[in-house]
Amino acid sequence: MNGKSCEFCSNRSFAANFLNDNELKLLEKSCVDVQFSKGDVIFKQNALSSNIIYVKSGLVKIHISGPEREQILKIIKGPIYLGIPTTFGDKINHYSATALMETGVCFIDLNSFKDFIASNSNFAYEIITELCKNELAHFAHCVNQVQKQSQGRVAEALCFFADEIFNASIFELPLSRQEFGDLTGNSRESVSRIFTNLNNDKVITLKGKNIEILDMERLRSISKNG
DNA sequence: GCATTAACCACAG
DNA sequence: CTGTGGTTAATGC
Repeated sequence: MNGKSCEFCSNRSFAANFLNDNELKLLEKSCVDVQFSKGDVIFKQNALSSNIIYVKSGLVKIHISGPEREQILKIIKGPIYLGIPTTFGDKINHYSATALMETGVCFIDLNSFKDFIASNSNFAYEIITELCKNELAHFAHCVNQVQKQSQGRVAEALCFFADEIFNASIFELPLSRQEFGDLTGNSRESVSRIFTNLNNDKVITLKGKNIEILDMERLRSISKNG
């Protein structure tokens, strides 16, 4: 957990389980452990990228400043790899990552990571599998984003937080209205309005950033059809 | 035309 | 930072 114990790290990646003792020791040597607070930038778009990032715990938003406005690509929850495409794909980062809460991150030296891929096929296989799943999820998300109308996108995002992030129907949104708009491709005003509508329709209860989903069925149907 | 959707603006807590 | 109301442009009956 503190940079010296990849071997015993309980948040270790599934792929890292295939590393042998020797490789784990190498990983420890080429890995730096950093703690981030809410709002801290983990890495920035257009900056040089030279590390593989592994989120051990916490919540991170991945975002791009687009031609018109800010766009949140996705929200991810540790433990998970982050920034493999931006590190392997180009010299510079194509997106930024910002912590949404207290978040533990490992910075892994790119060359060591490449060595593992070259020498350990099980490790490589797991990494490729994860990247492929990622792309498939992106395809689905992309179609949804483009073809759904605004309340459908908002409902989808609420379901996402309930199902994937918090595993609960009551949670506190880790985003401002503006950020929620950036995530769902809406203006902040539209997000406000849709939230109050859902509140009035008794689909959710809304108190500031605290959300309780009252009617999951209804929310899913809005997400699917709206 | 008329209704709906959603962005933009302005202003108020 | 949020919520609300008015306005406007695009799209679809």
